Amino acid sequence: MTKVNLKMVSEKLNVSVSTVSKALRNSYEIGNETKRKVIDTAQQMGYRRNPYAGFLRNHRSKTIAVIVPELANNFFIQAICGAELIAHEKDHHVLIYITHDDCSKEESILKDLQNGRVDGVIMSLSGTTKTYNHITELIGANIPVVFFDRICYEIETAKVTTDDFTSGFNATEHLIKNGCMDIAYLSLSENLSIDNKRTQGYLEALNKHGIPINKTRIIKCSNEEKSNYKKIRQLLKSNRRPDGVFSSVEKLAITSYVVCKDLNLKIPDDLKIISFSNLRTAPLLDPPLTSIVQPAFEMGKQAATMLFKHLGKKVIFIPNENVVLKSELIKRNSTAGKSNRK
Amino acid sequence: MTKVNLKMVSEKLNVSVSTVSKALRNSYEIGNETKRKVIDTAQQMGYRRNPYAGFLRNHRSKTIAVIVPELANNFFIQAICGAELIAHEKDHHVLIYITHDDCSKEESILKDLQNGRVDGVIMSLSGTTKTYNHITELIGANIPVVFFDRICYEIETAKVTTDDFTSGFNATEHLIKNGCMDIAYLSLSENLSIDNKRTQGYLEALNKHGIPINKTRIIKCSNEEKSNYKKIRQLLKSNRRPDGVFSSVEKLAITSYVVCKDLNLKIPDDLKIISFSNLRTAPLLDPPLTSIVQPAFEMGKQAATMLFKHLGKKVIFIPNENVVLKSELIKRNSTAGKSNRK
DNA sequence: TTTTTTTACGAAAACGAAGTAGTTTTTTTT
DNA sequence: AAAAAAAACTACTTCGTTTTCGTAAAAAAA
Repeated sequence: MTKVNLKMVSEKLNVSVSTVSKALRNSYEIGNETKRKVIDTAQQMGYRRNPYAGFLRNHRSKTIAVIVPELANNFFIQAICGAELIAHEKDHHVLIYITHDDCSKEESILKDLQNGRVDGVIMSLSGTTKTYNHITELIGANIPVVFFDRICYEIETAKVTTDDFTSGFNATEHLIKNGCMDIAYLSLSENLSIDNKRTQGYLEALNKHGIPINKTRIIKCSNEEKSNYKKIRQLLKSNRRPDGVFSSVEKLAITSYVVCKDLNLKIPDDLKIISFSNLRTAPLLDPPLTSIVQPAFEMGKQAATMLFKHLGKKVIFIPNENVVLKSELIKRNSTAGKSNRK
Repeated sequence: MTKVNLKMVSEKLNVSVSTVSKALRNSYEIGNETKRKVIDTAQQMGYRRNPYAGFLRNHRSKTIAVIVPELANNFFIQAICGAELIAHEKDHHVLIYITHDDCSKEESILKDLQNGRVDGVIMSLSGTTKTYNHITELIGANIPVVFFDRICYEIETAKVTTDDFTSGFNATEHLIKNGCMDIAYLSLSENLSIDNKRTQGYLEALNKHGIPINKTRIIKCSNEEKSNYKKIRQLLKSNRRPDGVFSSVEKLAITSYVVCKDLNLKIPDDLKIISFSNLRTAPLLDPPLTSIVQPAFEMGKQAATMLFKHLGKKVIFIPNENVVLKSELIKRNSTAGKSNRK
C-alpha cells in the first residue's frame, strides 16, 4: 500500500499537478468537469494530503498546544475539553503538554515549540515558574500564547481567569460566618498570581471581621503529595489547630480529608473545610465538600476562542485583554455551622 | 524577528547549507573546528530547526496520537499520563483526541490521521464502535495502532488490558459474600469487549453461587448522564430493587450514589455498591467506595512502550500480543456486610 | 472580424532540511 | 615523490504541496 501523492493522481488523469492541487482545494481556476474528475480519481486512488508539505509551505500547522501543570486535576481536564472543542471546530489539532509543575520542564517544552510545531499556545503556568523569558521568547518567535487561570500579568496577551480575590474573600467569609475564628489557608504556590489573589481575599476577609492575621496559618504546599500530607498533618495535629481550612486547590482538600480521617477529626465539627474544586464527587464526600467551582470548561473555550481570533495573521500580536469569569460557591456540609447543619 | 534557517546560518559563516546541517547533526563528515563555529553561530542567531521540513523528507513526525472516549474518567487521565511519560522519553509529541464515545467522531479522527500526521496511535475504543474498517484502514496506511483497555480482538496488533473477567467475577463474588442475593450490573456498552468480559465474570459468579440469572438486572447505560440517572433511579426505586450494584465504570457508581442520596437509600445497608474506579476520592466518599482499581498509568506506559518498539521500521506490522495486567479490589464500606462493618 | 476579456489550465519556484554523490584538500602509505 | 586513502566540505536533488505567473483557448465586446 504505497502512498498516493498529487503527482500520481495528476499522471493518471493526464493533467498537471497544480490542476489537481487546485481542484482539490476547490479553486475557481478549475472547471467543474475537471474538478469532478480529479476529486473522484483522488478519492478512488485513496489520496491523502500530506499535511507536513503544506505546513512547510504555509508556515501553519493547524495545531495548537495546551500546556497544563498537571492532569490529575479536574479543573484542567475540563479546561482542556473546552479548548479541544473549539480547536476541533476550527479544524485544528491539539497537542497536550504537562509541566508537572516543574519550571524547567515548562521551559524545555516552550523551547521545543519555538520552531513552529504549533501555531499557538494556551497555557496555565507551573507553580515553580518565576521568570518568563521562555514565554516572551516564544511570543517573540511569533507564536502567540493565551493564558488561563494561572496567568502571568507581566506578559501582554489575552488572559482568562476567575474572580479569585472575590472567591477567596467569599470562601473565608463563609467560614467565618459559620463560626470559624482561626482559619488556615492552604497555598498552592506563592509564585502564582491566582494564589496571591486568593490569599489577598483571605486576608481581606479576616481583616473585615477583625480576625488577627497569623502568617503561620498560610501553609505553603507544593506538588509533592507526601510533603503536603506532612504539613497538613502537622497543622491539624497541634493542640492549637485551626477550626477552618480554606484550600486553594482540590487535591489539598482531599489530603486534608485524609488527614482528618487519620487523626480522627470530625468535619465540620472539629474542622470546617472549603476548597476550590471541580470534583464531581464533592457532593458525595463524607461530609460533602463546600466548593468554589470554577467554570473550567468555559475558561478553556474562552481561551481557545481568544487565541483563534488572532491566528492566521502574518505577525501576531495579542493585546492585553482580561476575561474574568465568575466562580460559584456551593455550600455543603463540610462547612456547616451549628445552626445550619443538615 | 524573522525566522532563521540553515541558509542564513550558512551565509553568515561562508559555508554550505549541507555543512551547517551536518554540523548540527554532529556528522563525522564535519571537522571539530567547523562544528563548534556552526553550533555557536546557530545558537547565537537563534536558529530553530523547522520540524516539518524533516517530517516531509523522512516521513516521520515524531508524534503519536492518544485517542480516548472521554477525559472525565480518571482511568483515561492516568493512562494518558503514562503514555505521555514514555512518549517524551522517546522525544515524541502527543496529540490527544476525544471521541466522546461517538463512533462517527472516532472514524473522522482516524481518517484525519491517515495522512501521516502521526507515526502511531494508542487508543481505547468508543462504546458505540461496532465496525472496524476505519482502524484497519489506518493500519493499512502503515500507521500502527496499539489498543489499551477498550480493545478490539478482531484486529491483529498489540493490546493492553486488565483481567476483566476475573475482576468481574471477584467483584460479584465479593458482593455475594457480603450478603447480596440480587445483584444488578451497570453495563458500559455491549459493544465493548471489556464490558462483555466483566459481564461474563458477573454471570459466572452468580452461577457458582447458585443465584438465578435475571437479564433485566443488566442495565445498559450510555454516555448520557441524564438517561443513566433515570435508568438507575428506576432500578433502585422499584419495590423489587436489588441489594447490590456492580458498576463497570466510575461515573455510573457516582450516579448510583447520587440516586441513593435522592431516594434516601443507605449504602451499604439498603444497597451495596462496588465499581471499577480510579477515583482518588473513593476512600473519602460517604461511604467509602469499594473499588476495582485498574493500573491505568502502567497500562498507558505499556501501550506506549509496545508502540515505540515498532516505530521506525519502514513497514510496520505489530503481531498480536496481549498484555494483561492485574486490577486490585480494594474493599471499603460501600460493600460492608453486617459482620465486617467498620 | 479583430480586439479584449474571461476561463481553464500548466510550468516552475518556493518551503527548510537532509542526505547522496561528488570534489577538493590533507594525510598516510609505499 | 607518487599513489592511495582519509578527511572536510559542497552541489544538488528530494520530500509533497501550494501558489505565482504565464499562456492558450474560448467567449465576449468592439
